[in-house]
Amino acid sequence: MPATPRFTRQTASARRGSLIDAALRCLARGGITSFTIDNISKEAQVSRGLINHHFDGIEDLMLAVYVSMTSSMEESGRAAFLVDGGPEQRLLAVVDTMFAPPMFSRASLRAWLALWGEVAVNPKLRAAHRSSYGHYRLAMAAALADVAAARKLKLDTDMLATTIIALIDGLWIEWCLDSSAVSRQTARDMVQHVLEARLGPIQR
Amino acid sequence: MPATPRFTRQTASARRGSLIDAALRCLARGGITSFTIDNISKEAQVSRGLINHHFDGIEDLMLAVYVSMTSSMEESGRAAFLVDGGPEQRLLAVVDTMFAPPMFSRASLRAWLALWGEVAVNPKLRAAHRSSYGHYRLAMAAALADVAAARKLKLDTDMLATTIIALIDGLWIEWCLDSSAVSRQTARDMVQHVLEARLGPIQR
DNA sequence: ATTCTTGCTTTACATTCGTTCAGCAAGAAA
DNA sequence: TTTCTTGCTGAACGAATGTAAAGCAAGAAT
Repeated sequence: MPATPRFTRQTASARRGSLIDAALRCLARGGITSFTIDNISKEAQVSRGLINHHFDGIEDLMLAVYVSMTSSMEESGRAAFLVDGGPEQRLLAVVDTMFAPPMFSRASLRAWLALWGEVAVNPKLRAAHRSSYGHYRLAMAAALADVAAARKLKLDTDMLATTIIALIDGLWIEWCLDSSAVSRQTARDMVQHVLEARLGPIQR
Repeated sequence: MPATPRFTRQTASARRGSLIDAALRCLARGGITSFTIDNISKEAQVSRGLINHHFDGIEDLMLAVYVSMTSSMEESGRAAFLVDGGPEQRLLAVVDTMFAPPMFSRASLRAWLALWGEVAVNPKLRAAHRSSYGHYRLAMAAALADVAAARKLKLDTDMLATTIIALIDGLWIEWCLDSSAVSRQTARDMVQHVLEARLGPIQR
C-alpha cells in the first residue's frame, strides 16, 4: 500500500462535472482544436481513458459542455429577474446581466464560437440551443412586456426581444474581436438607445 | 510521354487562388476541424505537398482565406453604393446586401465562426479584421449620414452604424442556428424598425 | 482482515495531423 | 529536337488524434 494513492476516487457525477469543467477551459482557451482527449484529460489531471469511461465519446462530452454553459447562463438570467424595483429596473437588470462577466467576457468567446459551429450540424446540440435561447427570449420578452404594460404601450415584444438579444450577441462578438471599435459601456448604451426608441426614456 | 498528363501546370497566383477556394469550401463545410492539408488538397485535386509549396504553412493559407472572404464581402458592399435613387434607397441597398447571399447564407456560417475564433488569437488575422470591419463601418456610417443630412437630423452615425452592423451579425447567426426563431424577412424588418426609430419612416 | 464493487489507469491500435525534401515532368524557350 | 525552368508529386517522418479492452487499486462493505 503506497504512501500516496496513485489517484483519488470520486463519484461518477462529481467526476463528470470536473471533466466538463476541464473541457470547457480547454475549449475557451484554444477553441475546438484544443477540445481533444489529450488536452482535456491533462487539464483535469486524469488518465487518457477516463473520458471514454464517463462519456460516450468526445461528442457526448461536448454536448454536456454545451448544456453546462447554457444552464449556468440561464441561472444568471433568473437571478436578474429577482431584482427589486419597477419593471424598468428589472429590464435593465436583465440587460446588464448580459454585459457583465461571465457572459460578457472575452474568455468564453472561442468556446461559444466553437459550440455554435457544432450547433449548426449536430441535431442534439441544436435541440439544446433551441431550448436555451427559447427560454432566454421568453424572459426578455416578459421583461419588455411588463414595461410596455406599465406604460400602456402596444408593441411586438417577441420581435423586440429577438432584436435585443441579437444586438447583444453581435456587440459582444465585435467587442471581443476589436475592443477599439466597441467598448463595454458604448455597447450597453447602444442597447439602451434601441430600447428607449421603443419604450420611451428609461431612468437608470 | 503519356496520353494524359499526370497534372496540369498553372501559374503560381492561379494555383494559389484555387487552393484558397478549396480551403474555403472545406472551412464552410466542416469548420476549422476540416481545415486540414489532407482535406484541402483532396478538395483541390492536387497532391498533399502542394499547399506547403505555395503557402508558408497552413496558418498562412488561413490568413489568405480570411483576406479572400473579407475582400469579396467589401466588393459586394461597394456595389450597393452605386445604386440609383436617393440616400434612403442607397441605405436600404447597403442593408439588403447583407440579407442576401452570399453574405446572408447558412453555408458560410462555420467558416466565419472558425475565422473569428482565430481572429481572437492571431495578430495578423486581427489586423485584417480591423481593416475590413473598419471599412464596413465607414460605409454604413456614410450611408446613414446622407439620410440624416437629407432629413436635417443630428445623430451619432458612427454609433448607429456599429449598432446596425452588430444587429445584422447577431440576427444572421441566430437565423443560421435556428431559422424557426428568425426568418430572413423578419430579420430585415427588425433592422428597418431600428433604422426608422432614428431616421423616421423610410419608404421601400 | 477479507471480499467486492467500480472508478480509474494503462497499453495498444489504426488514422490522421503538418512538414520536409528529393526528384519527376509539364510546357515554354531555345 | 533539345534544354531549361519550376510547378508539382509522392513518400517518409514524428507527433497527435479517438477508441477499445484488459486489469489494477481505492475504499466501502462485510
